[in-house]
Amino acid sequence: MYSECVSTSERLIESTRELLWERGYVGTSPKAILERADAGQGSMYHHFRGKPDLALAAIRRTAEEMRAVAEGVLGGPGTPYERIKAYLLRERDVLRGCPIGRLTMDPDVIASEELRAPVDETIGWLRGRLAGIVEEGRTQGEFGDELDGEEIASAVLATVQGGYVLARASGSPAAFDAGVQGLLALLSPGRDRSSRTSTPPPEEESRCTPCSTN
Amino acid sequence: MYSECVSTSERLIESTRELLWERGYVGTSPKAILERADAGQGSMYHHFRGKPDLALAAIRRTAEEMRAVAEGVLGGPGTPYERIKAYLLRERDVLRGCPIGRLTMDPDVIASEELRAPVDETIGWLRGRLAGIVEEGRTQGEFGDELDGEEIASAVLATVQGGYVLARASGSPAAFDAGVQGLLALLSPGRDRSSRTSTPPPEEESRCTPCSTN
DNA sequence: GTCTATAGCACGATAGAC
DNA sequence: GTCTATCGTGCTATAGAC
Repeated sequence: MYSECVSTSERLIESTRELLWERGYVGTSPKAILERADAGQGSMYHHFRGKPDLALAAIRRTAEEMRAVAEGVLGGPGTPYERIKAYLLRERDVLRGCPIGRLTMDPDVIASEELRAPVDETIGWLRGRLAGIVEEGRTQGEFGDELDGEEIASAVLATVQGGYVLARASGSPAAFDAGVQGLLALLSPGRDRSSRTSTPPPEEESRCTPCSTN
Repeated sequence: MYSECVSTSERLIESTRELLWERGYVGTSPKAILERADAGQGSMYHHFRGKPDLALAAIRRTAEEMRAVAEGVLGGPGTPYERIKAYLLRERDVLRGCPIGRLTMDPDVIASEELRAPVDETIGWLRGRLAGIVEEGRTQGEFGDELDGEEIASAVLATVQGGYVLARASGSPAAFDAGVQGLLALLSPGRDRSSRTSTPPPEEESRCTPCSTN
């Protein structure tokens, strides 16, 4: 309940963000938003044109935030493999799923060009960012030359997005962690034959446990 | 519209299956089901206790069907790697997503033990089936000994489930295909150093294009 | 076994007072 | 800028005729 010292439109956006994450677009009603924001009908229709308009504002903010968080990890220190590993192992509320990715399963979001756009842009940006890092690793010899940046990037992102599905199906984040570990094992520089020409595999990769235990 | 020569309860279940796939549980109303099945309110409440009961019947049938289709590919001929590859490349209506996986994003499905159960069982079965195949490949030396069956299985399943997310976000199945190709490249027996002790890498892996072009 | 009628409530939006 | 009142529609479910 964002009934504190922030503006009403701010409370409306934040409440919508929460509900879109928890229940998706079709599962979120204006009434529920208003209750959570502790506001009346009039406030919502004063600040926004309706449910789609408010949802758009909420999705845009979530997208921006997610991009910033991802960049914080992907733009951090370390070799390409280490940065991808850091992205995969970053702390996550696994059972809540991805606030952006989940919207792709929402029929009304997919049906609307406007609502889908920020989702598409965010995921597209992430794919490109990861692809660049993979290419970087390839030039440096950390990844094999037979690997394609866009393809590996897609596999990495898909493992995360699909990991949420496995976790939510079983009601436990363990399946998410397993998938991430599997992908990391496959990506591990020490495993790749063709990269050995340029860089010898580092000392035996210490097995890392994911942070998501919630 | 299942208004042909099948029974009313059959039409109700089939209509519900379609709508759950297209719009999810919260996005599907009894009214929409009845219209598609060309049936009246009374028929539905005669054959089923209500929306959750009808949805359960629909989900169970979809789960059964999906298991059969998967087993058809995973239980087919070929080495473990080839069977996993066949599973990943099997024809899919990518933009429609997974009729079982999508339900994990539905708040009312996750909130209900009954509705989540068939989803959990199906995904759990697939994970186990894939894990067994990976272990098989490990014993045969097709996969490296450092790989874990459960982990690779989870990564494979997650890539598929997450691939749907990427595809639907961009409105094109290309991202799904890219992720699958990336994972196949990583899994490729020819790439694994540690497996070379037992089996030499086969002749250069012919690059395969996915069947999903819809 | 299927139909229509009706219930009570929530949906998304508008109007107009304050 | 926020409120309450009201709209017309659709939701999930029940009742009872045929």
